[in-house]
Amino acid sequence: MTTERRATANAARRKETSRRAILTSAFELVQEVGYVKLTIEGIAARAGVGKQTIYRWWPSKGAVLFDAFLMLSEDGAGEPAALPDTGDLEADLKTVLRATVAELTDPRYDEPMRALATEIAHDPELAAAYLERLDAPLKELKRQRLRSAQRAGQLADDLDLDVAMDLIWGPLLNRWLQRTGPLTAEYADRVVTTSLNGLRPRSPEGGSARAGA
Amino acid sequence: MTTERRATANAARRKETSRRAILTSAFELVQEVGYVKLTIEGIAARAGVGKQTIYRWWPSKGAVLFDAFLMLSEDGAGEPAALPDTGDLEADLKTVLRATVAELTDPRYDEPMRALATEIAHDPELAAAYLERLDAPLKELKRQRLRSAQRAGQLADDLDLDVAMDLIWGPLLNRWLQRTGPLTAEYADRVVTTSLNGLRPRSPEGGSARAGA
Amino acid sequence: MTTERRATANAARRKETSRRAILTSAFELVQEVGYVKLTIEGIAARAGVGKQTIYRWWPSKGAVLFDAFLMLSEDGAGEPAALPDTGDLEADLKTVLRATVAELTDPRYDEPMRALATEIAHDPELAAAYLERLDAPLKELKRQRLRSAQRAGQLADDLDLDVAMDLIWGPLLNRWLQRTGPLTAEYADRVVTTSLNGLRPRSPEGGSARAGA
Amino acid sequence: MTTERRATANAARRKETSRRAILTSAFELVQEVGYVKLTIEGIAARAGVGKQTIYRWWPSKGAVLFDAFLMLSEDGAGEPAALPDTGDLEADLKTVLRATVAELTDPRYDEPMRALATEIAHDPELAAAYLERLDAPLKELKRQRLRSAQRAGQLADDLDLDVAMDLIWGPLLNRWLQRTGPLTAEYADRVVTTSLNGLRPRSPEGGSARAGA
DNA sequence: ACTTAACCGAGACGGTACGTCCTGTCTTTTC
DNA sequence: GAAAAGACAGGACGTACCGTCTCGGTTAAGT
Repeated sequence: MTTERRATANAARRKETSRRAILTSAFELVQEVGYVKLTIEGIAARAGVGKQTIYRWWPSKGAVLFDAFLMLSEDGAGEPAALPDTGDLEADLKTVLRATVAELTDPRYDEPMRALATEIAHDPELAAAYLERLDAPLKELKRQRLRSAQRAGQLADDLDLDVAMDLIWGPLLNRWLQRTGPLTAEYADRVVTTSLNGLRPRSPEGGSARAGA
Repeated sequence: MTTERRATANAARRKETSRRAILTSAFELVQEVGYVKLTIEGIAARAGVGKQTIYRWWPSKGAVLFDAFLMLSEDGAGEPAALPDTGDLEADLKTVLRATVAELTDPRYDEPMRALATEIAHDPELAAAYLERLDAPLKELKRQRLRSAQRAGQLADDLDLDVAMDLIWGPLLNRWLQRTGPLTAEYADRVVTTSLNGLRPRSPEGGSARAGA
Repeated sequence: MTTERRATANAARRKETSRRAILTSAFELVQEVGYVKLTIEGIAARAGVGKQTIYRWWPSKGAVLFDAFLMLSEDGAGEPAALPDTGDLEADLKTVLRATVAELTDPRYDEPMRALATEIAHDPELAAAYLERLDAPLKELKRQRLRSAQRAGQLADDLDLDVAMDLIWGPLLNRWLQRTGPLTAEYADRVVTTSLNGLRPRSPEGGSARAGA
Repeated sequence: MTTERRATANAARRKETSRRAILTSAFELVQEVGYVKLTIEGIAARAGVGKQTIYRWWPSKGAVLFDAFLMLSEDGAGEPAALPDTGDLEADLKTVLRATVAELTDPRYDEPMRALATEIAHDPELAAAYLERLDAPLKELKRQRLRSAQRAGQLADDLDLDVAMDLIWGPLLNRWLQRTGPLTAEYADRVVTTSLNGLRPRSPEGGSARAGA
């Protein structure tokens, strides 16, 4: 896996059971004690593993945690192949964003995700790995849904889809991470509506006239 | 100051020189060594202060850092009383966001701000202090500018200004913190335009006519 | 104390209870687990002390052990002010050497003393401290007894007392440390007699004629 | 070889080149880094050998070192078949002891021999092996020389030769190991003279008349 | 002016975790 | 089937900081 290859280590001889025990322990521990109090020693102890086995394969606790997420996302196999596409973009986006809110709010994932997010904020290398291995696939799904909407005339033809995604998901993530306000389904809905319509007034006959086509 | 009042401490007898030395040292050190390697001992040593003097007045290194920002924002006196208001909302927002991009990109502030942001992400109490003391005043300025635009008919009448602010600034902060892409003036411009116009197509004769720019 | 002064440490603030707990624990542990398995961590744990408190004041576990002996020899206060002097040198030496044999054989002291002896063998600095603080006082007592005998005409006038002491105690220590043979009271007696008379034949009328004078 | 036989190992298939490489590396390393920092891993690495090959054949690093000495003493072939015997015991002993002093003082052998000596002090099993395989042959040579002197009337008839040997060599070894004083040829001479004549005064006409030299 | 109480610098202390090194065992692959 | 290679669980190393705790020495109040 991307982040774990170290110079001297011979991956062929690697013990898979230890690897999984480490990642599982790391994920559980970060839930229980928080990221700051997550220690390599603690992970090793819970995993029944020598510390060296962790240091041999990962450069930092952030990297361990990242791989823990990676394992989860691979094990939680299947991964929805696509975002819902009922033809009603606004409704679909609301569905997806409400799900995101639910996940970010879930106490099982809140701490671990904050941990990953803040670690990424401080470690550009980890950030790159995150973008490539975890974020890119998700972004691709989102892009597909937006492209579909664009073809259906529900989005502006000249719209930059990357900016569009930032506009839709950025406010959510920001509010979650910085706690700048309550993170609710209602907020998600509002972000969807507002970003779709824009901040400016729309002409009376309404820009969303075509919605639901 | 909000975060520093402790039960037993008598603020009247407090030594102002030590206070400033601590905050300055903290801010400098976080630039030099990063937040993770920022230590109370290091701050105390550089400030020429006993550790106890720090522990007496602040509950955590995050709180010290927060006060360091507070001091900076108070010393960087004046604080623009308002955001620019030329009557052209789009241009004004671009100006402001470009400035934000410049600040976030400035190597002197990048690390310290990341430190503060991630500390906030893990410490709700600190987050509350941040919202009240640093974020709220800024938000008020933004709200005023938007309200002015709203009155001028440049923003939808029923627009929720808080959501609007999230829509404008969220993508920027998110991209900065998560490094999901390059943070440039051009990006700032695009975010402004897109959020104002919304993602949907605008009817040709529609609204403020500039759509598609 | 000679060995414990470190560059940065401020001895005035030193905690005496911790110091004694460390030395006591070290001495007990070396009896129980042997010198090789004696660890700084173990000493710290048993003494209820942080490891740093040991590293702050002693450069090595050998130095700790040395101070443990020093403490013992100072606490076991009084220290015989002189070796027995009945006028009969041979008898007195036998008494003393038998006592030495008993001490070296005592399971409470055997391991700790071996530990000290072998540590001295590898650490010239510690050896110097040993010579000055533990060995010298003992040697002075021995020298006094021998000088008394010399004045009484029981020892050769031109005898080098240092060599004499080596001749008497060297074989004993060597046999103990190297286990080159059983270490018994009988052996002690033989060493005394033989060293006093020398290896060569004595003239028939016997050199020990004057003994008991 | 005595110490290396293990239960499961089949000595017949053993690779002689590895064995010699291990012993040579061990001897060299102990010179370079000292006994305390001598490690099995280090020996294996320098010998270009797997750790298991060492663990298969030796029970401890002390045993390896012991065999290294054994190899040396066998390779340093020939082994003087006897100690010098010019008829003048005193002169011969001085010759031998001066040689011993030179060897113990030789920086190439000092550390390794200290290592062996101190290891023996802590490991009775190793001590036994040492006595049988390295010490006994040497002692036999010494005994022969002394017996010859005894027959010539230069030593007391009733002298216990083992005690005699302890008396002659003990002081030397002790001074070397414990660094209780400078180890010189002059000291060796003095030990010989004093032990031969004994500590007591000799009657003027007495014995071999040389007393007082 | 004289206590007196808190602040302050300094830094020792009991702890925890770090990241490294080595132990002795095990497994895989090569000869 | 011994040997080179090296991963592994375990544990000690010596260091860095944590947060608490004295210890003098200022430094302002309150008498």
